[in-house]
Amino acid sequence: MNRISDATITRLSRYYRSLVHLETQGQEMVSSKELAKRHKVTPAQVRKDLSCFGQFGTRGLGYSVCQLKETIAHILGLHRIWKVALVGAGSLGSALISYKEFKRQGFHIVAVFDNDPHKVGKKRRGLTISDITKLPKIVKELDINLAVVAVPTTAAQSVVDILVKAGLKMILNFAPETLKTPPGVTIRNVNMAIELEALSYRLVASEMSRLDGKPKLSSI
Amino acid sequence: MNRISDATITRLSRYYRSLVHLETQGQEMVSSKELAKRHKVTPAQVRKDLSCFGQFGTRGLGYSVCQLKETIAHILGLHRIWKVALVGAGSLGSALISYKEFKRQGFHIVAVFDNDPHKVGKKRRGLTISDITKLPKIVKELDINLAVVAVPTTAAQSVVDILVKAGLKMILNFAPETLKTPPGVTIRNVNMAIELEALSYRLVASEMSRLDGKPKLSSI
DNA sequence: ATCTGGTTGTGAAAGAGTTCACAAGCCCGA
DNA sequence: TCGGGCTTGTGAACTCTTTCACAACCAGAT
Repeated sequence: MNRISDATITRLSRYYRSLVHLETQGQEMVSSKELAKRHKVTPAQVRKDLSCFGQFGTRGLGYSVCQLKETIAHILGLHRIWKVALVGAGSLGSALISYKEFKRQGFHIVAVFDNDPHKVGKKRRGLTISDITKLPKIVKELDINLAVVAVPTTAAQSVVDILVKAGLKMILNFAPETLKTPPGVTIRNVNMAIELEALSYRLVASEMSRLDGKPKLSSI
Repeated sequence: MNRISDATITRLSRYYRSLVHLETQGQEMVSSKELAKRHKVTPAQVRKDLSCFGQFGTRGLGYSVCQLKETIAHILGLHRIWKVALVGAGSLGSALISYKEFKRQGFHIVAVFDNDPHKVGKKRRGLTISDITKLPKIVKELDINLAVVAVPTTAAQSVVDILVKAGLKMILNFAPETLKTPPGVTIRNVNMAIELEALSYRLVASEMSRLDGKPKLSSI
């Protein structure tokens, strides 16, 4: 139980959303069975995930929806506001600024950066785009906790270097490349193209197996 | 070796990007060691991943950059054009339309759908937004293979139902909710908020352990 | 008080995924 | 032709994650 896996944390996030939903429905208790069904996992998985952090249920009854929701919010740090710096004011960056789910969960984008002189000074939904060189100063001033990188692949590594130098420890990266970070800095990657490629692989594989009954191709 | 794991496929996608890069640099051979270093995995991992599909290397020398690149492209289905339907013409959807990486890897968004009468008929980068009710017909006509769902959470499930009914088997979902699909339909989720929550959890956990030396919180 | 049906929490078993370790193989120079 | 240096491919060991299985427990009916 030493280190909790990313998989567990991700599932907690999902459970949390179900709990919010169930609460609005007025449901008071929920069992691991019900929660499991909503998320395509086993009830044991749900219980194990929760047991990493303590005992929150009542045998015979299940979990209190409201209480479990609050507990998970605390675990995930959703009860507080996180200040987020966004780097990259292209179309993806702009979409992230107006992405409601971020704000709903307490992630407030409070600064936007770009290196394009045409964009610097312009506004995006009320936020003025700053030059990337101002980042260290602004991160300090606003006490920013997290960074989101939405720049082209070629620029991603140098942006991350800047973020690390500015003292940021948590980075969400949208560029489809593995980036170098010193120990102590956590980077998570969101890879939209790579996700599509995983689907495309399955599509190819299923066509293969449909054609010749063999799910595996050894030589191409 | 029966079923290849998602993790392996995802790594192949990453290796592929390195290979493309190395090829432009004029490098002819690459070892599992070098590839591993670029992706923060072990050399054994790289070799195992590749060995799922055959033997592509030369002992003592490594892998031919160009040949391995082509091989992975075939495995992932990147040597062909996939037609993609995008549902949701909000800011995220619009960003996806202009996301270069999709087109670069052979994923062409050929149709855009929305249910908002104000948007239907309008254009996004040359693509006319169609009403969601036209989806089944257009999917057939254009022979679309994949769907990307970029609609608000509340609409996601009904959109997926429509996609499934239209015969699509592969769906990439951006809504932060676990969606129901019948067997035979594969859905992959990209969860930007959930990724941030994982970072936020680590931030909370690291603060905890810094304060009292205990990485675990049992009661809140 | 006792029984019944239902649910949690958790050690143990099973299953996946990763790393190790080494034989087998290639290239090059002597 | 042989030896040294290097790298692949892969069974076996290991580690991490998930599932199983069951004691412990709760509520409400009898």
